[in-house]
Amino acid sequence: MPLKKVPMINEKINTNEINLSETHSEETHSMSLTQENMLSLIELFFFAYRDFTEEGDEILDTFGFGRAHHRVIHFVHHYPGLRVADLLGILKITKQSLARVLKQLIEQDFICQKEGSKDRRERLLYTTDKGNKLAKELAEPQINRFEATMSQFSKSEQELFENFLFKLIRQSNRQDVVSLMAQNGHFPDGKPD
Amino acid sequence: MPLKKVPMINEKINTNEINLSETHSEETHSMSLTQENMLSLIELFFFAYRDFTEEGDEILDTFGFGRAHHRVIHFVHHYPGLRVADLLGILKITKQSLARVLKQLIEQDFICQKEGSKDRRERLLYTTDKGNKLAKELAEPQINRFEATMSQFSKSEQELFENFLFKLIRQSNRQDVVSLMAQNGHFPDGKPD
DNA sequence: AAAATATGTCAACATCACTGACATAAATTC
DNA sequence: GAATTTATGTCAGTGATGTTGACATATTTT
Repeated sequence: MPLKKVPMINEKINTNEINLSETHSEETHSMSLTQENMLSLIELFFFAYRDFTEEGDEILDTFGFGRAHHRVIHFVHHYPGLRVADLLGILKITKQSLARVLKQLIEQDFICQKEGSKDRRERLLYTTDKGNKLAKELAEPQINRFEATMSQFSKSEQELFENFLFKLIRQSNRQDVVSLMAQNGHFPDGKPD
Repeated sequence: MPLKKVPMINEKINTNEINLSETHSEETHSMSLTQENMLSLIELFFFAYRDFTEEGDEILDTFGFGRAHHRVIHFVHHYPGLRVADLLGILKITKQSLARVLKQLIEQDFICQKEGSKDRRERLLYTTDKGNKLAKELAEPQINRFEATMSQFSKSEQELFENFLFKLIRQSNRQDVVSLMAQNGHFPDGKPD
């Protein structure tokens, strides 16, 4: 995804007097301070995610891939042997959406499939050497961003952030995330509650 | 975005023996523990954002709108008088991408434009009553999710989270975010560094 | 033998991004 | 006052990623 053409917000915002007319709402913005704070948090979350995805998209462009390919290759690389159904549950997209990108990644030898040994209907997914290389290249800027941020905080604060992100996940989805991440010896420090 | 068709990750992942063949990479996953931790954080961030957008998408469906409409209506509602150029800088999308959704929102009377008083080229954007209503409806689930999470932590921890998200934003973009949010009397507690 | 499961596939469609070019009006600069 | 820049809107065309619903196959489970 090639972005970054547009000049950023300039400081001029709202330095114009706002003389409200009858054309638009005169609603008093009198929500509780808490709600106002939450709106700011929501925006910070949006901005953080916006920038989080930005750098990887540039790399993907050079392969003719998009963000969907990134997500697939990330999870297959980090959880080798993932099944198609697992990926669908992780990404929460439809089979058809996944099939398209997965097909490309397999055809171009970034990912390979292996028949399940217990259940031969399953197609276990692995990254190839080529796929590993791309996965690492894509992960790098994101790792750097998180490392740069985390290094500014103490170990206990870092654990707090992990817990914070974990608790932002829908309660009904948390157990699945724990089960997944446990495969790499991980679980949010707070564990599910 | 109407999702939720697909069964979630089941616990079965990797309970199959993984007998690697020569078809896929035998790479040793021997990255530093730190990098491993970062990968988990990256995933938690993905899952949190995935769930963060989920509920709003359902509401938008009933209007025939998508996530882009949500973002536009959110920012116009929270920062009345925003200019088109400001929105472009916030969303980091192209003029054409924004034009399409903005046109729909204006035609359907969710957003109205007002000529700038100082600079008459500017089109200042405001939500209408109808737009305010939708903005609030869309914000509700996100506010609830953040409130539910934040309420589990102390005030100082909450401020830490705000700071954490702020520092995840690209350094070069932070000042713009501060300038924007200052309009509502906000700024990340740590302020820019 | 019948039912459920895992995967893959088809056709058709909607949303939201992109590019590059061009038009208008207003403000700014020379 | 003329030329340039700026803010916005708009055109035509394209691509990526999501959706639905139906159906086929192989395999496992009942």
